[in-house]
Amino acid sequence: MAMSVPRMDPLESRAWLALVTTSELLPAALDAHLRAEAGITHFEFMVLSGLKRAKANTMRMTDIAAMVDSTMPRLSKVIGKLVERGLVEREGGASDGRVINVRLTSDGRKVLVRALPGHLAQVRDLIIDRLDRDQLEALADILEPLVERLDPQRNMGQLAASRS
Amino acid sequence: MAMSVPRMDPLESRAWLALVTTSELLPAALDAHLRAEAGITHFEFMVLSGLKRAKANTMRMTDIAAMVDSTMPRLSKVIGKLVERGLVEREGGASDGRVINVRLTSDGRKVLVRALPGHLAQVRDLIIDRLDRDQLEALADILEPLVERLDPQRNMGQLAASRS
DNA sequence: TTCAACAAGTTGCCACTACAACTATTCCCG
DNA sequence: CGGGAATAGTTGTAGTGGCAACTTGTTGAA
Repeated sequence: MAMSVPRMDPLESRAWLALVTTSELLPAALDAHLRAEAGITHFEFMVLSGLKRAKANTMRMTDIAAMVDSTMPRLSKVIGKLVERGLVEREGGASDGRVINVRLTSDGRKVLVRALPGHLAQVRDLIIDRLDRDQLEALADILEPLVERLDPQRNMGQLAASRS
Repeated sequence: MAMSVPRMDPLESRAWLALVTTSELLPAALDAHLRAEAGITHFEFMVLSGLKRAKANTMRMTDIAAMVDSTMPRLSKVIGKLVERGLVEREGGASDGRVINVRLTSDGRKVLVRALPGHLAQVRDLIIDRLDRDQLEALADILEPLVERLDPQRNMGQLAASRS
């Protein structure tokens, strides 16, 4: 069955190699930078950013997980640590007794605000400022359908609700 | 000093979001697929592929690490497990007594050959076949300079010695 | 020749993620 | 309105990566 899949030609190889390599290096670079500058991971940064944008700085676990494209167990543990550090709070008061609301604390906001300029600068330095407008558009046009295909179930695009 | 870095405009946001998301989802997808089909991670797959291409199916640790863009500790542990599973062998016989040569075994080759068609098919399905020639070229042209920037020290591009 | 600096790999320890099992709550259907 | 199915979230365990410390072997300069 696993019949012969055509080998990659040079152009295909180039594109594929570049994409895989980027996918391995970029997350590591973001983590290292944010960790050094603000003591948080990129994942935590995205969580805190999402909370900051949210109404009342509050979201339920499930929605956060969808936004950052995470599994529940992973998110649960990360939130646990953020609570320990006082960057977010858990609030049980909801009509549905199962849901837990998570709110950004003022300390959390401080950490986020402190992390933001450096992070933005890194993103510009690594990516954005190295591409012209046409390239930015091409990149978005190319990757967006791929993301849709890659995303297990829900397309996390919702977080495109980012005007921040 | 951490002066105001200009916020991202919509186009910049789109491109950035698509790139980060891809970078998070793609490695997970590759790992899941390879693990299910051949019992190896994408990282192990790349190591085995590299060895298969290498002269005498042998490489030294440092060169492997450079090829797959890994730290030595990480590679050392992974090779340890591959040795346990009989997919590679360590050979100490070198002029420089410090270097360890790693060779692909026939079992390792078998696993690799078994994994390859499915992996190729996934790569085509997820990425390559979803892009036309112009897009492939644009993607490569855009990402290659970014990789160069992202890569800590040595540009792993050497593994572009892939004709295989 | 000898000893300090350096290079190649490995190991230990800690943090993080995945997957599965579990608890608690709500829903829904007879 | 009673109870199984489904949903929200947490916990336990094992596997994986990072960083620093360590071991072994090489180099080079006095």
